[in-house]
Amino acid sequence: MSEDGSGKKTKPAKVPTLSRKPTMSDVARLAGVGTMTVSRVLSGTAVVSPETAQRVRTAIEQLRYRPNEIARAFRGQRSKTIGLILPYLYDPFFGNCAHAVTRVAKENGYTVIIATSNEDPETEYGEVDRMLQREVDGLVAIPARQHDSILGRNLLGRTPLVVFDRLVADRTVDAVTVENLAGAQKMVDHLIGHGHRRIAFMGLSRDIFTINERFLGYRQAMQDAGLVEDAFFGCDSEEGTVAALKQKMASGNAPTAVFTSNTLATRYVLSAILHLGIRIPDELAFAGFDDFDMAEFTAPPLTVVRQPAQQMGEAATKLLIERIAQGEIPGTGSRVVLPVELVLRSSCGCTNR
Amino acid sequence: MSEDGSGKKTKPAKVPTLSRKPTMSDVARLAGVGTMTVSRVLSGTAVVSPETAQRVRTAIEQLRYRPNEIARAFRGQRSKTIGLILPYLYDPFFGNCAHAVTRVAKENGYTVIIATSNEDPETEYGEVDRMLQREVDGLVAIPARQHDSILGRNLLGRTPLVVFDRLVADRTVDAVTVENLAGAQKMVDHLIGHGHRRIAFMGLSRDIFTINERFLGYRQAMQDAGLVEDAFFGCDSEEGTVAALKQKMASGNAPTAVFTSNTLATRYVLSAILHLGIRIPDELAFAGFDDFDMAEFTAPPLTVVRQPAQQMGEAATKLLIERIAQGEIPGTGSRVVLPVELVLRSSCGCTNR
DNA sequence: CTGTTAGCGCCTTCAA
DNA sequence: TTGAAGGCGCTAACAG
Repeated sequence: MSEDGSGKKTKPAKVPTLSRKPTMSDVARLAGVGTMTVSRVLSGTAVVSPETAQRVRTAIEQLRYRPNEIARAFRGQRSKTIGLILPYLYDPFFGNCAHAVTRVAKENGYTVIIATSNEDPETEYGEVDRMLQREVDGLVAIPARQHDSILGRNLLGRTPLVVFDRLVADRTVDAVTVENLAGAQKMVDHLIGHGHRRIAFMGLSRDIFTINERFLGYRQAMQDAGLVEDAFFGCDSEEGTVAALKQKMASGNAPTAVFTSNTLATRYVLSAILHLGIRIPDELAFAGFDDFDMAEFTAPPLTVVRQPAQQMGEAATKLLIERIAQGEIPGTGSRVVLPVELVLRSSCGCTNR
Repeated sequence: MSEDGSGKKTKPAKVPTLSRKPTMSDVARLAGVGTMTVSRVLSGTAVVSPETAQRVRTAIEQLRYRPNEIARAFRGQRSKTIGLILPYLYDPFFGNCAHAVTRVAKENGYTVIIATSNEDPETEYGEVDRMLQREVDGLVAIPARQHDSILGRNLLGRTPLVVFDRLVADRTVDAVTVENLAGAQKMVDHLIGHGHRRIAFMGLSRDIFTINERFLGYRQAMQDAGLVEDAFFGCDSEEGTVAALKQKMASGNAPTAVFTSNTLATRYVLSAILHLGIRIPDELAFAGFDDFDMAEFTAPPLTVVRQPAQQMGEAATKLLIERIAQGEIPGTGSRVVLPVELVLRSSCGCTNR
């Protein structure tokens, strides 16, 4: 196996300068041992005599050897990689989620492959496929619009999946969400407490799990107070939102308060309010779901439901890593629901500041 | 090679149900061909007779076969994977950058491995190492604080690297940035045009490339106008920023305008302004570097230098993919500098709205 | 046009 | 305590 079949000669020559990356057998040769010994030193799975181990470590350092993770993944089962799929990355909410996922993954020695679905189930499907081809050990995802998202066990075989922020139809999938319904309900109750009777809900689409849940929370609160609901879905453009709000305000029973489904809707509604010259909170009180960095610097500061984006990503990733560790797919998925928090600033009519 | 050496018997048995993932040789067996034929059908690198190709494709579909990308990466040189390292993901600016990177990567058939450095060079180093062990074909990165970032050729061997947003010391590295200096200079000129003589610069740290460049732009504008500079670095906490601004405002020559280095600084300065009850723009005019989603809804709407985050990520990724394609490291790195744009709202004293 | 051989770097299995 | 053999799934190189 060595170049010279005959010889137990002198010490192995000086550290060779390889153009290619050093491999385990380069290390083995330099240390004068077999590759298995190197492997064992690296993994610590078996006892190696101290001196041998030391020689190996020296060789590793001299060669600046790093195990080839691709080869490891190829050979064994585990790739120590998890896949992360979410709709967008430019949305700060999703950014926060992603940040937490990468952090927890790193803490546990996992590498993260990331991809965006753009809320498109086909794209999402394709990305799942790619990740599976990449042999990820597991997948964390914020599913695309719910009615179409095909995320589920059938797709994934024995690769664990944890969804968060939004649920999917397949109830065997682990999921981490927040109190969307209850949070919205509480906030609408708060608005009602301010004396409002005509409260509008403005949102994106009921096709998105969170939006729908929040709408249901709104509906519940309205019904419980004997009020009639007034919802608009389609806040996905400035014009559409302006038109919708304008119409509402011009009608005989204009709302005196509005509740938005998420930051994007908040943004468009705020813009519409500005365009139409409506004063907050006097003419129209405002509250939204999802806090954001500058919410206290808007005019006026915004009352919102705050949700723990990073905690969600963290919980989902930890759950996934557990699943990977235990190595089996549960018959029925876990459900974790994180609490939300009402942040009362002044757009709702509170006079905290 | 077939189970029965003697026979050119009947058609290959019914589609087997494998518990494991189908491999190329499963497909080959079902189609009654060699693995190379399957490989060729897949890659299209050589001519295969139409009928054979069709049989192979049918077998692929029946088995729902997907090539194992890990094996491919392991065998060949290319892993069709690029690494992306940035300081944080929760910062919308970085989120936008990351979004563009993932989009362009996907468009070109690349998978993205993502990691955050938290502005810490050691972490950054570790992540580069991990990615190299993962055999990425190339790396895109926003380097951690510049004086310490060790990103450079020496670290990377023959793996291409493109940095963006910030530069690194190693000038052989390709880089995409924006007009930080010129943009800041123009904005300060604008402030000067409003008649301000005492303009303060408030930022994070000169250790961050972009912040330093923007400061230099500020300095240039001030010098050119014969004004004396007044800079504060350390806007990384609410308290520190409040204290700094308070002191400035109380001094004999309080600034009449302030220019912030980035969104984080903007946030803290805005908060300080609110705390101190300062009126914008009458008592203190305001302008910042980096636009953000809600900048038009603050009180008053903020004048900012807008930078093309997504374009930067896009350009960097495209450049990297080119480098990977050409397969050689250039002796001297490309420099791409993208233009910025002044967005004049009203915090600077303009009365656009 | 198609198949065979060999080997990428690592680790499981078995033998010494 | 250590090493040798073998193979994971794929494709370059070389037959046929």
